[in-house]
Amino acid sequence: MNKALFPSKADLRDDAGSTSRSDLVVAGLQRAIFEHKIAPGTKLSEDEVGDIFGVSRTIVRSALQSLAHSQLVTIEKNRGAFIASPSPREAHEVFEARGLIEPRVATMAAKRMTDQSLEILRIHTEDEHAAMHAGDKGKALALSGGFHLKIADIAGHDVFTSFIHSLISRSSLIIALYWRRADTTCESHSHHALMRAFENRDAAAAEEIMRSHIVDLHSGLNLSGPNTPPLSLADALRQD
Amino acid sequence: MNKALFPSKADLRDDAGSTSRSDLVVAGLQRAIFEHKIAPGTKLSEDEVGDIFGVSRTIVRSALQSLAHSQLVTIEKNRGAFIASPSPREAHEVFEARGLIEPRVATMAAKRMTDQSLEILRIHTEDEHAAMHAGDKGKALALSGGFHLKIADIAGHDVFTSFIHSLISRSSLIIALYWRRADTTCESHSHHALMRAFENRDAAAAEEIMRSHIVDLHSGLNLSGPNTPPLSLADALRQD
DNA sequence: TGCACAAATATTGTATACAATATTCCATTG
DNA sequence: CAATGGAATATTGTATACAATATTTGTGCA
Repeated sequence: MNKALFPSKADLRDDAGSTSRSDLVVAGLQRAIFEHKIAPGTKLSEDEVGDIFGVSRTIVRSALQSLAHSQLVTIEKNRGAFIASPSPREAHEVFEARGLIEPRVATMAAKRMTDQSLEILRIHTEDEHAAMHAGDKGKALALSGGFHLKIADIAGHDVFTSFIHSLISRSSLIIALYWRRADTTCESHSHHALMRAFENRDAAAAEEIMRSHIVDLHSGLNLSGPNTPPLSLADALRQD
Repeated sequence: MNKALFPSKADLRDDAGSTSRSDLVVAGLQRAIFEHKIAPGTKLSEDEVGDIFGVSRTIVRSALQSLAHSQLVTIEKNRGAFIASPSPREAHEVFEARGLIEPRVATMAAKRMTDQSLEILRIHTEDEHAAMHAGDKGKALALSGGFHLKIADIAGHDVFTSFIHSLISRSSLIIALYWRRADTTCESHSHHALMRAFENRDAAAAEEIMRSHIVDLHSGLNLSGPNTPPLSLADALRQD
């Protein structure tokens, strides 16, 4: 119980390359959710998920708890875990929160923008474009969220970044349930407008574009009647 | 694998009274953190915590993961869990985030304020006052955070509320590390000013008071050199 | 048929045993 | 004496067994 007096081997630990097995399961499920391969409400049986990823229930359980904490999964005592299905109200709140936080983060990103960061964003928008042309709706949607995440990373504010991570994850479920338009062209348009603001290091413009972009997204939801696109679990999680 | 067609007993589940054992451990540790009974950096050995709460490592582990997700605890692979000690930068970010979110929430609370909610807040401020007079620094501090949480509850915006929960928890650690003043009278003063704004249903005033209150808190931090007040674990967690 | 109740089954909750890894302690050596 | 290396110890990571609970199935009865 006595304190260590000298720096130990621990001080030079890398920790970077080591991803825990539970994190792999989290990542797999998250990806499936982001790409709309698993529908909200789907039951996630511990055994089933464990079989698919080849890990024990202990790991699955840990992963599910993690996802539950970020509100992507709902755990009901003695009943199990389900992909969350956000209520219309929750959907509204999530976009309201994004509307407050993301514009602020956009200004911070604009102020810190470097040529290298710009290049990362540019490549990202090209990927978005490509996925949309290829007709891969799920991937395009996931990438579209990824754009917002990259902006948060550039802003370099860890607290806001983690909030945005959480909000964007939940947005993915919300869009699966309530998105009314078929097109995502407004997405692409707004993202390009943001790029121009960033190129000019115009923080005020970036803030305003982001604000109206999120209002657009919010108003693209139909919060009266949810869509219902179910799917099989094993297929959705097939590793590739 | 086939869907249930009929509503089952599950639909009328109460779920309200049942608190899981892991949540009890979380609550116990949280409280100790809020009241500054455990110092940042303290090692939380799974066996030790398990013995104190009388539960197996499985439960403790789950609790620690939960706390890690809300950033109150840091888990290092193969090394264990420690009470988090936020960096000066993190401290700055947390209060920046509070400065963005809480004023907005204060306006929402003002708009939804009822006589009953006012009464709850009034009683709370009295408790704060009492704890401060009694010289119970830890308790006073925990209650002071609680005031902000109650406002969030009244605002009724679950997304913001959960963000604020997280930020206030972290603030508790930050204050333990970086608070420079001995007095918390400014706290009490601001809280009373907020009460007056709420009584008048003056949303704009509430927003402005909250904004400047958080700026005050932020500027009350000494982010160059951390304080270091350690303490024994078993004492801190003694149940009462 | 439709309902109520009980047995059977399946799933989650928890404890524990063992494996993997880190930390501590001690002897050896320069 | 300090530094190094390695055994001994302690702690966390994971799988699994069993207990507790929910769900399903099946049977009898009106």
